[in-house]
Amino acid sequence: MHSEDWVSHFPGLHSLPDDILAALIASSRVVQLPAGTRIFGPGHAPDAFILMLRGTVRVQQVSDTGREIVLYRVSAGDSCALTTACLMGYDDYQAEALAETDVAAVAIPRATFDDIIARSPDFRRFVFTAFSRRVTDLFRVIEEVAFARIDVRLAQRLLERANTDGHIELTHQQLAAELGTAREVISRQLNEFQRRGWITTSRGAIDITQPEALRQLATAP
Amino acid sequence: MHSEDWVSHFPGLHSLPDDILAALIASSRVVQLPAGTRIFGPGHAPDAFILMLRGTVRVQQVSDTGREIVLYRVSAGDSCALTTACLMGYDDYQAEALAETDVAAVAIPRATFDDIIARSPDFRRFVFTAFSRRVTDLFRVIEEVAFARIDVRLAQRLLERANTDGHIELTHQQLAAELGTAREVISRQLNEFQRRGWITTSRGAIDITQPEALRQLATAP
DNA sequence: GGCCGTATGTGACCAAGTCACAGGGTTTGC
DNA sequence: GCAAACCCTGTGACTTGGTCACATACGGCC
Repeated sequence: MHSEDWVSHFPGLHSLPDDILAALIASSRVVQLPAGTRIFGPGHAPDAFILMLRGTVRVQQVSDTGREIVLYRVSAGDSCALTTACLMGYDDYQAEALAETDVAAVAIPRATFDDIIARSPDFRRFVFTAFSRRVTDLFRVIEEVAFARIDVRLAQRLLERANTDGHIELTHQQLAAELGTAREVISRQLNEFQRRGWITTSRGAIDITQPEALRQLATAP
Repeated sequence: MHSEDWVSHFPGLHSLPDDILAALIASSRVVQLPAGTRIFGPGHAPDAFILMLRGTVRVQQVSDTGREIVLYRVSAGDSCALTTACLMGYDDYQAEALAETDVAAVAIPRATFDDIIARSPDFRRFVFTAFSRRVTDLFRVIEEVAFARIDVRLAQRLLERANTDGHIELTHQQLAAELGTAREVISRQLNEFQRRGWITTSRGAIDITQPEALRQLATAP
């Protein structure tokens, strides 16, 4: 891929004037990271604005008791809005980001980012729209953790993370970390789903056999 | 108060060049709102960037079952960062904001805001720092809701919302809405605190008699 | 005083998280 | 090929937190 090709991944950037686009391309670079890389964490503020080209990054929080919860995912075409916040606010993260797959991303240095924010209304809109989406995500997480039943949340998550065949390669522990709960809770819920014939389970994987039943639970009042 | 006096409330704005300050002051206006005003809510995106001069605004989320949780408060000297996000991202809020007291605030129209963001690095820094703080707050809320015990959270909140005499004028229902839990849970915890001699309760109010004990619980591992 | 709306108390029950531990697969190293 | 180590899953007993259904109790206000 030529270095300037990545712009085509971000519709929000097409309308930028040529000179700004040129500045963006000239000073940014494409980085490749292997799956499992810790991209940032508490005390490790990033120094660049990130645009994802390929792969997914998981942003999660870890409690002192070792329990985890996934806050959101950043995938191709997204920017990491929290990076943006902390980049600009010069604040440290409370969360950590991990590459779930091999990742390719554009890194725009802080100075360039600030410069382009100043020069382009469209770039501002692009950044703040992404930001706004993330904040909405965080609100949804709070609402679900505070108010939603665990069976409903698990059903949602299973549907979300299944491939088109209804296959999910996650352990109970990993699902617990998605939802911020304990492994035993997931095991019991999955047993219940299986007892009802909605899924089948095997070591490290789950297959959805009745997606409709799960969907109905997931959208229950 | 003269219209330009409010700038002194925001140290982050002092360093702005005179022409930018003048633009800010010229196009913004000071608004007064009585306690109880609903400032924004789902479907009611605000149309201005808000700087708080006096009073407090509570930003909360309401579940469909009627339970509530406080996300954060905006008080004098703060900006409403979420307003900022949604203002710039042109997105709707999922939460609502209520004036807890009589409120005075500066409203900066969207166009002016965008203009000044473009012109002033210091203003950008001011806005994004505020934003960053809010995001950190949201992370803390998620962590607490997902992982912290309710007695610890209640102790924290009691200390937070007590005046210097250790007096708190909140009903059990209101405390439940602060923490996103049920009224009965708060009642039982308060009874337990009272049984231990840490607080005394009366209708609609609580007095802390042993702040140290509460503090110890609030900072427990 | 009697009424009414709101605040609080309580017991029974259900949902979810914790703890301790038991097996069963898989992988690793020999 | 085998054993040890590790990870994944199952399970029972228990604690904590949330729900439901009421019962009181308090504070204004006629």
